[in-house]
Amino acid sequence: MSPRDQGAVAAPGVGSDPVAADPAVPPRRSDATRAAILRAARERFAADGYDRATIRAIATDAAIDPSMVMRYYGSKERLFAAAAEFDLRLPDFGDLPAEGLGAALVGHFLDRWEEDETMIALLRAGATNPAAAQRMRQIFADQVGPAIRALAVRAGVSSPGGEPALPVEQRAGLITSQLLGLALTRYVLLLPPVVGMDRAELVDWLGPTIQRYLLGRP
Amino acid sequence: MSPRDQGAVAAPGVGSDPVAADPAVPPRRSDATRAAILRAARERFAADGYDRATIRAIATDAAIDPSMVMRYYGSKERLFAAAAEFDLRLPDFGDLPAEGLGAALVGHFLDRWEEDETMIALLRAGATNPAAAQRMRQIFADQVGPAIRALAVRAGVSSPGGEPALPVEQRAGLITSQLLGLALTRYVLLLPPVVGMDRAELVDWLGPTIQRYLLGRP
DNA sequence: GTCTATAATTCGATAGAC
DNA sequence: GTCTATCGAATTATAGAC
Repeated sequence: MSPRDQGAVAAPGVGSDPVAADPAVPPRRSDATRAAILRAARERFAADGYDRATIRAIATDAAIDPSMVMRYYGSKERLFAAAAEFDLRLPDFGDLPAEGLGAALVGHFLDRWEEDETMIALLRAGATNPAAAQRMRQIFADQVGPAIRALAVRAGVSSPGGEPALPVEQRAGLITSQLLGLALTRYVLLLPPVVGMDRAELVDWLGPTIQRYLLGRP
Repeated sequence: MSPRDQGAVAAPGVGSDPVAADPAVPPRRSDATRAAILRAARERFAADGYDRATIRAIATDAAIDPSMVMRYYGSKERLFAAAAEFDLRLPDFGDLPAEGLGAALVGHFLDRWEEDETMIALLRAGATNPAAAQRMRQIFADQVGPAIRALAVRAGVSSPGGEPALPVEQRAGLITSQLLGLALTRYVLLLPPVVGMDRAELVDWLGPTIQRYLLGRP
């Protein structure tokens, strides 16, 4: 790795948040530029997908020169990799009754999608770009899978019935198919009846579906 | 449109073609070429999406010159419009008990997706190309909506309970969100646990979900 | 009908002045 | 650190020879 990739002298003793403004540390101009590029990149990738989101357009949005994007991120591919970092921030819903876990999951995903367009950018790009699709599979493996595994245990112990009829990985897969289908029809394809439903309606209707997949019993 | 687009006896004009005197006009060589172009276009659009599927690559697959694609279809946009014609062939499932309509719908969509890649091409392209997204909304309005409306009536009369709590258009929207989410995770993102399930498992697990959306009752 | 040649853009990426 | 200028490759689309 190049020594200037992340700045060898970056963040002496402060938190790991590179965007946080710490009055003690004199803000470097390059940090603001990096953040502006990343913000513009996320917007463009979310709106246009990987191919149509050009470095030139991203630079224009960030009010800088296109060559700066290359200087900071090396290539378009690495810029996308940096812009596609995404944390689902899945909580453990510890204060909720187990019967409401499905509805809570639907609500949480709706909130995350509307407050951070990174996931929509990944969804759009993942449809045509193999690297973006790979990133989505990685997010599934690192974040969705483990979270569903934990929630499935809680839902299972509080619900009567025999053993689950489905391995927990496949339960996570079914849940993902419904939640990503919601994101696709609501935010990408803009299917009118799905766009027209509000948060509460979607939680009410998709919640039981997710709950059933979570239990893994017919 | 151009008068020579489909003109059966196109005026030769300045053309010095002495062999054109064939009033019968039997099979024309151009028909086979048109079909080959369309077949190659569907494959490329399905595999690469709209932007990455180039006219050059489509022409190579069809074993003809790139300029022929332009000659026959005018532009890349119109080629896509021609290649994206898709008939879901939704039957009325008249010989099935109303309780099995959800499972029958899942099975039918799986069959159509696997025997005709046009729908996958539309899904990939619709993620980034606005015209392709519009085409998907049109397919929903022209084919999915009316079919669900008819099936919802059948499912409703044979099932006890009060009035549906959801307008039929929104029921069709929820069904589409689950079915397109299945196509997305299984054929585009290639999410391992979803790819690993076979047809019967998917029908068993998604069938009840579609059935509940079809009834429109919690 | 088919193909060669090329026009007209647009893109990612690089070199170098200041 | 930032910008100007430009390269080389790839694309859609067109013009015209055979």
